[in-house]
Amino acid sequence: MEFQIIDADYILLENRPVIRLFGKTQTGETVCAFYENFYPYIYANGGDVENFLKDEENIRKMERVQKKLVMGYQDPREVVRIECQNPAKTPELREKLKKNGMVPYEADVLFKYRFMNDLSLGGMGWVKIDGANGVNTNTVHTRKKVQAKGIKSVSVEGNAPVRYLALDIECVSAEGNRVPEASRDPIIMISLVFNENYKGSESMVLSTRPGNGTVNFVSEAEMLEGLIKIINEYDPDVITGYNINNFDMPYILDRMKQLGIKPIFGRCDQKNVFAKKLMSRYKVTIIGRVIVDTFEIIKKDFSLPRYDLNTVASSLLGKKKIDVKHSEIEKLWRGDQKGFEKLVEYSKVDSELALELLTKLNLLEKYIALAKISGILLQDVLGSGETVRIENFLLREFNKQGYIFPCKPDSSDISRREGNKKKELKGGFVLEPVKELHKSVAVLDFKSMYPSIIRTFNICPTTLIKNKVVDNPIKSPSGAEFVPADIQRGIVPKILEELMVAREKTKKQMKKEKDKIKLANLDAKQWALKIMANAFYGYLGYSRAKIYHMDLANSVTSYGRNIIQKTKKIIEEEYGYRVVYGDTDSVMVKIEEDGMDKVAEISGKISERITKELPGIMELEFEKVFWRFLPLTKKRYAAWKFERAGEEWKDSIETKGIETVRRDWCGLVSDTMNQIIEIILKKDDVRGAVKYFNNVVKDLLEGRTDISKLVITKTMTKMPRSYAGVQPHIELVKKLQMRSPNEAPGLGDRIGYVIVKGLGLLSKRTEDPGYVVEKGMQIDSKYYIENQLLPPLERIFGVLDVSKSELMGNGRQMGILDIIRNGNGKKETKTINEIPIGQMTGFICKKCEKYYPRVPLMGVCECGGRILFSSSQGPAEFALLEN
DNA sequence: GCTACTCGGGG
DNA sequence: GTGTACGAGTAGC
Repeated sequence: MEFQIIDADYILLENRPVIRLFGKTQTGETVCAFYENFYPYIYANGGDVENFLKDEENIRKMERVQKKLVMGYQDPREVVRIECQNPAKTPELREKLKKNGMVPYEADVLFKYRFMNDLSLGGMGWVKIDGANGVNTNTVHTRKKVQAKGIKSVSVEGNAPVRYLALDIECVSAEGNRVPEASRDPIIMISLVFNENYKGSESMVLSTRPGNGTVNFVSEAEMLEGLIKIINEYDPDVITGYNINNFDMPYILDRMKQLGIKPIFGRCDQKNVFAKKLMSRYKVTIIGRVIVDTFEIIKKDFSLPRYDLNTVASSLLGKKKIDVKHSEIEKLWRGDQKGFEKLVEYSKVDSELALELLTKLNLLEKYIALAKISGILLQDVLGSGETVRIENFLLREFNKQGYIFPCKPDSSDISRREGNKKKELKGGFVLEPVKELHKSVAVLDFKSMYPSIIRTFNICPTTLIKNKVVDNPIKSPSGAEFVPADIQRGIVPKILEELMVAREKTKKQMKKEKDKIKLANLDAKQWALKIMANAFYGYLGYSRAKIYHMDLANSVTSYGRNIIQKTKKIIEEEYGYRVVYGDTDSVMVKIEEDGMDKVAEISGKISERITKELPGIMELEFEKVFWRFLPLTKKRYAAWKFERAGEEWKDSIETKGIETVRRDWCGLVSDTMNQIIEIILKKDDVRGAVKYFNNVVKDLLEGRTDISKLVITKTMTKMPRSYAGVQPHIELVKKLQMRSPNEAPGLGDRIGYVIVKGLGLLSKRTEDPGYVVEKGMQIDSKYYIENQLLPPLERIFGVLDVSKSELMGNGRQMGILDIIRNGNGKKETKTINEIPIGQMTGFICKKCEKYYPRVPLMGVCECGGRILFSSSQGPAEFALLEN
């Protein structure tokens, strides 16, 4: 029988471990395979291990074996292989060995992964089982229960059908306007949505208030018992919801605990569903099923301004939530039938959206591909980081080659590593950009630079020369030495080659594939292969990695720096083109030619020629053209980009490090930024951009700006009184509470405000946009200019040598700035018009010399002193403008 | 300019 | 379950 592995664990049966693989067949039948006679084992050396452990009862046997250690080129050595009885007792053994000066190896590998790796099985992988169906157990609930005699992985494309359940709970706080707490506030409603019909329905809403179309319960306890029954009957592979990991599931489990209900809705009755809190995050485990939090995935995979379900659903699905404010839920719950029905619909739609996001956007596909390559279970791909994936993958590959893996570093190792890293690790090479508006710049970059370096120079822990020397070692620019590949090929370079070759092969398959589903599958696979390959460099320099050595990470980056500098030199000296910028693995070359094709052609020739000179598999390639390129500083630029799309060129604006949207900026800033960048880049018209800005300022000063563009939005996360400092949005809430206590925003609501003219603190001058319009209040245009528009736009215009007074429209609105002292202490007078923004560095108080990066809101220092404007030519007085 | 702390989503 | 693992963005030095 063949099935796909969804989950794995082990149980103890008469003190013997039994591995269980949960999965699903191609036809959708659930399976559990039981495997016995596999025992946990670890390795140790560094003392008389055998004698030291001779009386340990958890040990089945010990034998001396020849194994290679991972770190440093060396011959195999003798270590003791210790086979244990109970996996759970391994940590005890590990610590005991450590405490007595011995060194344990592989003593922190989860038992299920030890088993899966040894048998070359992996999460979401397909396996073929030999054995008889009909294991005698009534605690496991799968269609087939097989006593496995043999298990081997088989290569099957695609995935078994997945049965999903989406759920969403509603609860109300006893104390009105507060986030409900599971310790006292009951769950009142649970909505469930099924992708395969359950009892003929696509959805179901459970409620403790009677209603039409809901499944009614007399108490919360009965409703929760009902939930368990439904989940077990429907038997989903995946349980999903929006923020389900950190809200719904922990809440449900907490309520069940209080009501004395056993949380048993996995595929095995012996193990409770549980939520483990680590840091401030929960991790939910349901044996045999996978819990998928749509919110967590979307936050990782999409870049959106906000991640609330409404924003997410409307931008990714074009669908909306039912409009119910959090503070309204209680009213609807206690109100009339119509309101109650609205709440039911609201709850249902939330579940529907969570499920739709998952299935319509195919969110799991990438994670399934990562599971298949790394070998870890889907649940762990979703809930753990890159390290877990890399380490499992490495363990399997190193073991195959006769190496044994070290244990995790302890906290003292980690802090030592982190201390050293700051001093020792040098990163990529970033060229100082030529700060001006460039025309026609070709972007050339190195294909998979770090993986290629690792392969080319055989960089690997197993080839790092420490004690054992070889002839003609490879010496990295940072000084480390490696064994040449013809003497011994490194494991990491070998793995990278396999990953990269597999990716190329997958991409070739994609070209031939017509079937949409298969194509998406292949795309996920090639993506996952790339992600895995790119993660190795970072891993080698990660302080919590089992394989960590500064020499490894530094060798990689030092080669990178060397290669990019050499590339720059060749381009400038042999071709006479100027390299105007470059970062780590890319160079921006100014090739002023008529037309994109010509630039691409020249770039292609240069890349080809340089690639020939480069060692090993290093490859420089033409990537794109920046038809206009405006670098502001290192790591920050805007460009008008042209990329090849078949025969055509596709253009777009690319920005790096320049935020055009930020939570605490109003819409006017984003709009103006985008407009100005576009005018500068696409129309090549700096004057036009200045003019545009002048007009924005003018509109603002003359009150023509649409008020909705001036709204700044923040969330009220605490009750107003519990805020320590003065915060603008909270001050507004206080005002609104005074005006109409019933309609004032509640906890968790988003508050939009504008700043109006007046006296006193900025935060006291916040107002409700509607109120401003109604009362005809005036907007504090100076605030919007100085604190919203200018800071980001100054950075752009500064590079173009546009002075602040030009931006303000001939300086009439600004005061004159008098330089009172130049660099030599001599008095001089200059107006702001003469100082380019690039030379402005900030503001200081004349009296107490406190430094401000920009003008303080009150226009004067906290101490009451006048504010001086400091430029690279010395301080000047900043005269406040009255408007 | 860098490091330390906060808060997100959910009701 | 042989596990202890955010991360972007902003405030504060």
